[in-house]
Parts: sequence; structure tokens; C-alpha cells
Amino acid sequence: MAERFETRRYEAQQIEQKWQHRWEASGIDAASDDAQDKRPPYYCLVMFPYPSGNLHMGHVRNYCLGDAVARYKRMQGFNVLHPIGWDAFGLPAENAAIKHGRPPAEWTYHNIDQMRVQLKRLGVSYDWKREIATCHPDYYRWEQWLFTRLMQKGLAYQQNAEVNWCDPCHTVLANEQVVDGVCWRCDTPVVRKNLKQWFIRITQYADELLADLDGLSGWPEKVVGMQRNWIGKSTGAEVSFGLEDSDDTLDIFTTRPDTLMGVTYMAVAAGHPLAQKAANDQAAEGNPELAAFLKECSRMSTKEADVETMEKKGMALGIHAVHPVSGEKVPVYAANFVLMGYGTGAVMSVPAHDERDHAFALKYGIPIRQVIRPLQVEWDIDSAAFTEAGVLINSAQFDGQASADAKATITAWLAENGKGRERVQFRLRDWLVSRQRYWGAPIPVIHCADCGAVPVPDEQLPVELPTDLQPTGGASPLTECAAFRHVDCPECGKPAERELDTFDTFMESSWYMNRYTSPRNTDAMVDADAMQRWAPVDQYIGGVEHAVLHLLYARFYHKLMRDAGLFTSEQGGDEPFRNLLTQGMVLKDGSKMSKSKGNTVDPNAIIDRFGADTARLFTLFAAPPEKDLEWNDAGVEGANRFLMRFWRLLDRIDDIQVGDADDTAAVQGLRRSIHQTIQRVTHAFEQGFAFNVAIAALMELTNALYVFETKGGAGLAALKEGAEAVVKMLAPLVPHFACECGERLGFADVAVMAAWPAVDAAALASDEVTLVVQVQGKKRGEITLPKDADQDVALALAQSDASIGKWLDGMQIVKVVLVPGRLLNIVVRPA
RNA sequence: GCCGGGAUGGUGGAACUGGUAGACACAAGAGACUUAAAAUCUCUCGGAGAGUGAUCUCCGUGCGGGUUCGACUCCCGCUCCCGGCACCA
Repeated sequence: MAERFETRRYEAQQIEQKWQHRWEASGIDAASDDAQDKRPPYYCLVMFPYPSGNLHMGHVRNYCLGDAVARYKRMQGFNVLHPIGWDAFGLPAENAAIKHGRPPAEWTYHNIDQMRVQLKRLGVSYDWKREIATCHPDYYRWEQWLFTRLMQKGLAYQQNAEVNWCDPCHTVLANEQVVDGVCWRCDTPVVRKNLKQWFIRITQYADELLADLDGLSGWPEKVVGMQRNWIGKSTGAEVSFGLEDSDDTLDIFTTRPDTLMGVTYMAVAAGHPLAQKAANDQAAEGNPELAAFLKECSRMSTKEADVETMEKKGMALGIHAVHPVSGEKVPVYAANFVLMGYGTGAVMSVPAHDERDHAFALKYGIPIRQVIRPLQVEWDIDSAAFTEAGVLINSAQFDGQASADAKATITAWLAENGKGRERVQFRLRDWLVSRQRYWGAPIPVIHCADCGAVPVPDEQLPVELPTDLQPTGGASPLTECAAFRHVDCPECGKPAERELDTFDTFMESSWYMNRYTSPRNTDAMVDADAMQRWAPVDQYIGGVEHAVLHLLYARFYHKLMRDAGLFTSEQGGDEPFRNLLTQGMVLKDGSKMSKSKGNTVDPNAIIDRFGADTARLFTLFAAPPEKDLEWNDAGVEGANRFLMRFWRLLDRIDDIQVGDADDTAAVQGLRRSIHQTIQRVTHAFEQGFAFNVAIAALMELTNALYVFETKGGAGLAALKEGAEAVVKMLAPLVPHFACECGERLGFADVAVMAAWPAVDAAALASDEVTLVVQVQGKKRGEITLPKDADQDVALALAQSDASIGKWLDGMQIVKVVLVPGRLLNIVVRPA
């Protein structure tokens, strides 16, 4: 007895290692590029990690979800691409380098080795032959290659710009990297600086990026909405106002050209040339009061940007604009609520129909002229602005038109008279891609005194980053590296200098999903045939924190690669990710796990104690994928308890001796449960990967198998059938455990490569059905009857049932509703 | 302010297309086994009330209405929470 216990004990560590070695040896996790492979391709991708050196629970959750998807699809007969790699450039490596006095490359590669070991312990079915690290020249050379193409097309350009500068990070930031006025990495307030920087013209793709969002039906609406918001398209008109005593014009953008005749003043940003000019040279000696006001405004826009309750303030510039239709002169103000960075930095103000303008007009005694009449309601224009659509009044030749029509006719009139045009304005700005950092991909440009900024020719790519430099905390060590810095101009051959900035690391993560399709390709960035086979990604899984940054850039890059001729729309699609699953965070005690809070749970410790499968099962069971997951040690033990309970079920089956015939009805009932479970689990997998629901169903079936009594006849076979089905359905979730169970049960194939179980329709069929009986919509009992019984039979049976019948006594039946196989509702009233 | 999403037992969460609310699990409690503990197994577990008892009745999915034979689910009006965006003209 004791001996048997020992042999059957589940030794997680040893068993998991055993299967990991077998999987690796048999190559079952590799994606096949063989054209003869008739399995349909499926591309499952998780967001690749930054190699910080330690796997955390967020990673574990991400990779368990991805692995469950990948393994499920494999069992369904797909040829699955499930790759992994490293987002290996970035600031933490430089910080670590300063701290330890070793170059970032060393730290990075060491971390990668460490994390690879941790990942392998989890037993995730990656195709390791496709592993990539973005800091490797074989990877970033293609990014450099594409960039030079973008330069040639004018899609990459260098410009002096007021940029967001983060002092501690010693670099500029993209708009997307500034969160609430502070740096997304170090939370330091961002300062404005004027620098010459490289940009990529994402605005040129704004329309396509917006339009293609409509096709992303496999994305969470939330993410689509965030992107739509970020792109921020608004349609309206650009209008040129004249300036009194001047040939210049004051150009503005408005979404409400229908309110044009209601303009009673103009407002410009503090940084607008008109405001600056008025402050400096008005009446030769300038206007100190105005200058002070403008200074105040510029301070506000930076340091106190987060001050919410900013009062609307303005100051007249002492100049007047000329209305393009009426010729009326209206005063021009500088106003603190007009932003230089949006539109033209100037607005036409219509106090009657805009809330801000209304407040401003009241404060400074500017007339309010109503030009839109509400259709439904009474409106007192002096007490509040009317901002909806209506019918035009006080608008000369445009009177009587509806707002929508007037927008068109007024815009057309302006265009005919050379005073305006239709215009579309985006919130999205061009992508600032240069960073004053060392540990990044060098921007492939050579600056020549004569030839200007010259793209590095293809034959000189990659521009390799020297990996032996030691950052000190100040400027990038590249600025000190003469060997890197000095180079001959590729065009004229004269001594020139390399660009010393490196790329934003979002550049690397924007195209890695495509590189995985042909990761060792030395001829091109991607292989068109491989793209045709795999792209776009069928299922992408990662954190919602990348909803705007990474996912927007990746969509953009995909289109850039397509337009660079690397693949066609037919081959690689217009979008990189067909379906997106945004997983929730892993919480402990209600808040995000972090070192500073001291509430982290080390995945390694969990694996040491229970094995990887328990960790996997818990993370998949405790919450639906898209919701936050509260870590719960007791819950982890519960997950382990279930696995061990199932393991003991196999002992129990082993101990049953083949014997007498079993009760046929009971066997049928068990087989029905088994096949209902297959149906439920498959459905749960298909409906948004509801693994938590799938696991619950498997637990339920396990409970049913446990209590099932058999004499060793047909019931034993059914019991085995049930156990086998559970093992197969557990395989994507707890692969080591399933393989070990499969071996015990004598599976022909390793469990993770077994075919996904099919529903036996015959097993589901039943001669009898149980109906819930309601009276007045309230459950009053149940009846069991032949499945083809009609309503009259059901009703008669219900009436004869004591607990139901008592609700019908003295009542007159007015209506009977029968939902076949489910429910009978009897509607009565007092007789 | 605008745009999304959400609110179900002590807890995490189930509930197909409008058809038995609370599956499954955690926690808690009781019992069995054990010298004891752990492990395991069995049972109870939304609230209130009635009954010696098996049971029975009423209420119950954030709040208020509505549609329907029937509503966690659909419609109208709110409250609160979470995420995103924001003087965007």
C-alpha cells in the first residue's frame, strides 16, 4: 500500500521538467513554414517583454493566456505560430549600467538569459527558434533601412520644434509619452525646449488609421474608442479674416462655420505672432502690460498645466480683424484658453453659441449676437450660449438655412471668394522619434556641411551601436565616441558627422510581430511569402496600458511597411492585429503589485512550491482574462487541490476491477454530462477565451466522475471516457499535468497534441426532458416527461403534480407558454 | 464636460439569443477518519419568516419607472465606481 502511494505521488518539479524536455526534443512547439503543411496557419502573439531580469505576475498572466490560446488552436489542427522575443533597448539598461559600472549590453543580455530560463520553467509553448532581441543589429538594421526609405519619401523629416523634455531622462518625449504633464517613465514634470528633432509623418496616415478602426471588430471597443479619441478628427472650415490697416490675414479653424455671422471678437494664443507683435512694437515703445500677460500665459501652459480651475482671461491687442462676409471690424484679443499647438492658434469667437466665448464676452463686455435659432426650445441667449444646431437668423443671405446646410453653403461662399476653405483638423501630431539616448538604435543619418542630412546607404547598414560604451548619467556617451561620430559623407566623401540621437524604443516594438514571420531573413525586413502565411496576427494579447502608444504606432508601421512594398494588402493585410485581448492587471490586496508597495508575489516561489501548472491554473481560473485578477494564496492552494484531486481520481479508476454490468441509465447520464461539458468548455474557449468558465465546467465534471458508482462494466468505460476528455481539455491550460495524466491513461499521442475532443451528439440525446414549471412566471416545480410530449401532456402532468397543482386550484388558465426542453409557464386568473 | 466599461452572496465570479439567479471556487461552520495535527472525505453556507420535521412562504442581481406570460439580461430616468480624453475652437 505504502509503495503504491509513493509511485503514484505527483512530483510536480520532476514531472514538469520531464515534459519540457520531451516537448523540446520533439519540436512540437515550432511553427511550420513548409508549404506542404496543410494545417491552416494561426498566429498567436503576446506582447514581448522588456528584459528587466525578472518575470513578474503580469508577465505570467499574459503568457499563460497566450499559451492556452496557442495550445488550444494546435489541438484543433492549426499550424500555430507562437513566438517570443525581447524588447531590449531602453532606459533601464542605461540606469543599471550607471549603477553597476558595466555597459548596458552586458546587463541586457544577462537579463535575457535569466528570463529565458524563467519562461521555460513556465512551460510556455514558444517557438524558440524564432526568438529575437531588438538590440541585435540584425534586427534594428531593418528599422534603419525603412527609415531611410521614409526619408526619401518625405515621411521622415527633421525639424526644429518645441518639444517635451524630461531632465532626469535627459531626452525628449513623444506627445504620447507625456501623461498629465509629466514623463511617463519617471513622473517628472516635462519642460518645453526648442530642439532639432526627427519626426515621422503619422499625420499623413491619420485618415487611414481612423478609417481602419471600423474594421477592427476583434478589438475591445474601449481601445478603438481611445484611438479614435487620440487621433481626434474634426471637420470644419479654415476662414481668413482681414486685418485692419494691413495686408496680412488672421486665419482660424472652426467646426461651426454656420455661426460665422455671430462673430463679435477674435482670440489668439499668447504665442501667436499677432500677439507677440502687438506686445513688442505697438506704438514703437511696446506694451508692457500685454507682454506681462503673454508671459503669464506661457508659464501656465507648461508648469501649471494641471491647474484645472483656470480662469478665462484675455487682453485686447488694440487691433481689429475684418469680418470676411460683413466687413465689420471686430477686436482681437489674446486669450489664455487658446492653444498655439492646435489649429492655427487663433479662433473666431461666437459668444452666442460657444460656452467659453460666452463667458469671455460677459467678462469683457463684448456683444453677444445670436445667429442660430433653436428648433424646439425657448432660449435666453444672454444667460447661456446655445451650442446645438438650429436655423440661421441675423445672418444676411444665409438666413433660414439649417445649421448643417449653412456649414456647407458658408464654406462654399468663403471658398468662392478666396476667404476660406473646407478643412479637416487632427489632434494627432507627427511622431517624434529621436531620443538623446545611448542604448537605442542609431538613427541612420550622416550630417554633412555641404549635403545636409544624408541617409546612410543600404550597403553601409546597419549603423551599429558600439556596445562597449559606459553611460555616466549626463549626455549620451555616443557624443564622446569619436570612432562612431566621425564618418565620411556618403555623397561627397568629405568628413562628416553621424547623427548621435537614437530611435524611440517604440520603433522596435512597432514591427516585431511582422519580423517573427521570417526572423532570420537577411535579405529583407520581412519575407512577403511568410507574411502571406502568418500575418496579420490572429490573436494579440497584452496589457491595456498600450492601448494608444504601442498599438497606434504598430498599426502605423504596418501601413508604412506595406507602402514600402514589403508586402501587399492581400499578403499582409492593412492592419497588424486581427483580434486583440487586453488582459487586466494582477493585483495584491487591491492594488497593483510593485516593489515599492512591497506586495509582489514572485512567480518562481509559486513554481517552486506547487509547480508551474498550479500557477497557470490559478491565473486562468481566478478571473476572466480582461478583468483585474486579485492574487489570493488560498486560491492558489485551491487550484493545486483540484489538480491533485483529479490525479487521485485516476488512482480510483485504476483500482476498479472489470466486472458486472452497470445501470444503463446512470451510464447514459454520465456520458451526457461528459459531452455537455465538452460543449460548454469549447464554447467558453470560443467566446472570448473564458478560461475561468471552462475550468469551472471541468471541475464540475470531475466532481461528477468522483461520485459516479460503477461495478466495472460499461460505467468504467464511461468513467475513462470522462477522465480522458478532462485531460484533453486541461491540456492547453496545465500542459505538464495533462501529459502526465495522458501517459497514465495510455494516450497514443502526447496529450498536448491530441485532437480536441468532439461532442458525441448521440450521447447528448435523451428520451426524457425535465421542464421547469412556472405559474405567473414564478418557479413552482419541475416535471419530467418524454422529450416529444406536447403542451397538453405537459400541462396535464403539471396539474397533477401536488406542489404545482396547488397554485392552479380555483384558478382559470388563461395562457400557457411552452419553451421546448426548458420551461412551462402557466398564466392564470381567479376563476 | 465628452467617450467607453462596470455595479450579482462574506470574497473571486457563473447565468446560451429574455426562460430554474448565485454554477465553480475561496473563506467560514459542522461532522467523519486520526492518539493528535495535516491531508482527505461528507454536509451547511443570499436575507427574512413559519414548521418537531421532510419542507413551505415572502423578499432579493446599485436606485426609480416601463415593456413582457416571464427581466441580472431589453427600454426610459437616476446614483455611484473604474478607465480614457479635455479650455481641441
